[in-house]
Amino acid sequence: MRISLRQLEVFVAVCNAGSTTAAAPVVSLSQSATSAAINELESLLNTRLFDRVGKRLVLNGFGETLLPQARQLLSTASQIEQQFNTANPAIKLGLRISSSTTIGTYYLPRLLSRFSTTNSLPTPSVHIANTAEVIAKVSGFDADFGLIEGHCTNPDLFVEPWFKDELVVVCAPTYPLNQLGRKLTFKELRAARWLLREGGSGTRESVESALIPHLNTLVCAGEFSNSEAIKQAALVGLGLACLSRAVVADFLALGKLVELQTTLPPLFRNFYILTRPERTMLPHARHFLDFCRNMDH
DNA sequence: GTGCTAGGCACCATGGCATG
DNA sequence: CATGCCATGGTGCCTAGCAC
Repeated sequence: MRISLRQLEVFVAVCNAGSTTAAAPVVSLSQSATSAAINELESLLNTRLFDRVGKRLVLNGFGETLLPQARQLLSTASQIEQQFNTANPAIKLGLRISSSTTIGTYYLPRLLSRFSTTNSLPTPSVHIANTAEVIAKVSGFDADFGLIEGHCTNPDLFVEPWFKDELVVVCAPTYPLNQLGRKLTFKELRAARWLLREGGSGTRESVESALIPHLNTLVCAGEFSNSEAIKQAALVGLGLACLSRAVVADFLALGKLVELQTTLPPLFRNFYILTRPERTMLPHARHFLDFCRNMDH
C-alpha cells in the first residue's frame, strides 16, 4: 500500500496546528483517527516523523524533510481540482508553453496579446529556457508545445518549421566600424570583435551557421547568457552583435544602436514548433497553437 | 488535576471483487 | 445484474501513561 494524499493532509494539519487534538477539526476527523493517520503514515514510511516528548508531538528531521514535499503535493492536488472545477468559470484550464529565449521574450508576449483580443485566453504559463530544455519539457509531457530557435533531433517529437527570423548586425553609433560610411567587407567583419550568446544556445548556433560560412571564424569579445545583455554590451561599444531584428528593434528605433551595412547576404534563421504526438492537447491549447501557426509575421 | 497522546474495542459506511 | 464477502477508513468511547 502507498501513502495517501489524505495522510499527507493530516500530517500537514498536525504540523500547522501543533497537536492531533487541534488538527482533528481542521481535517474533519476525530483526534483518535488523526493520531491513527499519523501512525499509519509513519508505518508506511517506516520512519518516525514526530518525536514523542511527553504528551507533545515534536517534528523531527524526517518530518521536516517531508513537510515541504507534502505541502507541494497538496498544492499540486489542489491545482488539479481547481482546473476541473467547472463551477467556477473564473478558473480556466492553463496553457503551458515552453519556449527558447528570443521567442519567449520578444514574440510570445505579442502573440498572447493578439490572441487575447479575439479569444478567451487561458492562463498562460510560459517556461523560457534554452533549446535543449524546451525539448526535454515537451518530450516529458510538461508543456503543450514548444517553440525553439535551434535544431531538434529527438525522435519522439514532431518538428515543424514555423517562420524565418531575420538577423541583423548592430553596434553602438560611436563604434569605429560605423564611422566608415560604407558596407563592411568580409575582411573587416572577420577582424571585428563579436558579442555572442553562450555555446549551446539556439541563437549562438544560428549566428554561427549564418556567419561562419562567410567569415570562417568569429573573434569573441564576450559571451553572454541572454540577448538583453548583448544589447547592453553593444550599446557601450564592446563589439558587434548579430541578433534578431525583433530583439534590437527598440534600440534601433531610439538610435541607441545602429544596423551595420555589410556585404553579407540577408541573414535568416528558422524557428520551429515542437509537439509530442501522443499528448492529448486541450481545445484552448490547440486553438492557440493553430493561431501561432497561422499568424501574420 | 488537567490536558494531551496513544491504543483497544465495537460498530458503521463504502467500495472492490468474486460469484451465481 | 444482483448479491454477499471483505478490506478499508471512519466514529465514539474508554483507558493508560505522561508532563506541566
